[in-house]
Amino acid sequence: MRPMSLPVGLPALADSDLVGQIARILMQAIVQGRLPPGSKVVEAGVARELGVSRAPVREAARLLEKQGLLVASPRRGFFVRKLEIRNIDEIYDLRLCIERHASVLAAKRLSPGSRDMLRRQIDVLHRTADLDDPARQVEEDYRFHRLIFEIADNRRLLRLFDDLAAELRMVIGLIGRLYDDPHEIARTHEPLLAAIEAGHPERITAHVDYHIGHAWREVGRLVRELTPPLGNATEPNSILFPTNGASV
Amino acid sequence: MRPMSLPVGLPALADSDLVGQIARILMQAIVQGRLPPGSKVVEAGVARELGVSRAPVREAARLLEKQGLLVASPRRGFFVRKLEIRNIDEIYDLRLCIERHASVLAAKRLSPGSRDMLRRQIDVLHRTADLDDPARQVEEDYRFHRLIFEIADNRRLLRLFDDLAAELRMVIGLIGRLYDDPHEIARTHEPLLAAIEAGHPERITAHVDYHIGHAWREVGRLVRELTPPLGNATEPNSILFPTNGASV
DNA sequence: CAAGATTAAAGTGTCGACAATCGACGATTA
DNA sequence: TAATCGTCGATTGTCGACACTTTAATCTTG
Repeated sequence: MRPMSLPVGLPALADSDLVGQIARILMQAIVQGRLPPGSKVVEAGVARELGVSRAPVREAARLLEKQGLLVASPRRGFFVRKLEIRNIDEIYDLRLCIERHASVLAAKRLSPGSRDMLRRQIDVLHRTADLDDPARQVEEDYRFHRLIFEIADNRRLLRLFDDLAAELRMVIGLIGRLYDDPHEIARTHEPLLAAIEAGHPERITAHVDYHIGHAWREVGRLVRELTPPLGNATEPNSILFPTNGASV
Repeated sequence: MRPMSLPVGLPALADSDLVGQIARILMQAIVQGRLPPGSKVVEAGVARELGVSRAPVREAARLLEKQGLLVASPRRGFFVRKLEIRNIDEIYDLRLCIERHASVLAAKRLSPGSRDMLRRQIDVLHRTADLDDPARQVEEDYRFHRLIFEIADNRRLLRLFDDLAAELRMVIGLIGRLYDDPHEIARTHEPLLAAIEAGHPERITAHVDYHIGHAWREVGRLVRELTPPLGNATEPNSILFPTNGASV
């Protein structure tokens, strides 16, 4: 493609895998809330903004549809998936299921190196707690749990976690801050890691149940609170690139 | 104002979902072995054969890529995923994880109606065993397990199972017949259903572990047998069948 | 005769175009 | 006034085209 219409400083779309890059850009726009749930993704608009044609945009949208971030309505287009409480419950139910499994697997395959990585990530969580940056906190929290899935060493499991996490980050991003005390996040990870180090499946699943279940209830509560105002307002202007003005 | 609802009772599903149809056709071709693992999916060839252009074919291929049936090699095209033993293990590992969960959920939500459906499906399995039709047997086996996921009532869990099942059916289809005694298949489902009816989580998971684990070991053994012993000629990854440039 | 260089064919990645369709808006009518 | 209908712009679904890359086939050349 000819990247002529792209202003400088924006993500370069030069090299191959254009579809993947567009999918990533769209995903970020959704996760960061610039494309709020229920809003329409206009193919031509995205294409124009990125300086590409509609074909790769459509393919990227198909991927995000399969991933669950978008829903396709025939002859009407793609829409950002709405966050009904039913979706939240289904996602967390599945998350809980696979995270239990991944944690037990990770315990089996835990090496000194991977153990240190988990420990260091908890330290990062503690340090991030001082920054008063909820988005960053969520990001580092995600990293810790992703590490567990990496250690579990099942690529399919990891991909599934990434898919779920994308939706969860969208939810959490919209909620704002998840916990009142950011240090609480960091602390709750420690007994989980301890259980993994100990390697007792029952203790591990119990801690995962507590840890994820807590987040589940918290997110569910907050989503229920936010449900009425979460309307269907579509913003026409500049949605793909961060401009400070986050809608909703 | 409330938008007028579409006429009810009529076939609500749009029949003009070209991408979905192509995806289904491709999936069947893969699952039925007409597109063996490793073979190339030529966009223009598929498009010509179906009388459409390449655009919807590409979108369908993207979906199947995300699903795991195809892998995309940049500038080289889409290929049917090769069935390395590692993939088999990962798929069955995940399958085991979610089927345990789904079975426990199904037990919680079991109604007399759904219980009867499971019972009837076991009857179907027994009757199918007399037909000496391995493909049909696999199909009805799939139906039973899918019922469990339907009863579990988590749409995301069900979609995930369908995705995994597509790949598993490809594997099993290539192997030919899975068990020596088809009636064995039907019989092994009965204690599983009994455990679900009893509703004891531990018994359920134990039976699922046995049931799925058995299939896992069996498929693993057969795939290992079918894997060419001299696999170092082409790729570091072993494939189930030598590449066979087929165009649907 | 084998190995490398050269050329031709096939196929992908992307684009712009066009008809079909949807949704909003205003005109028409009861 | 409120509901219905028709028109029109906006958007989707699909197509054919073209440049570039990969693959194969053919031709040297030691």
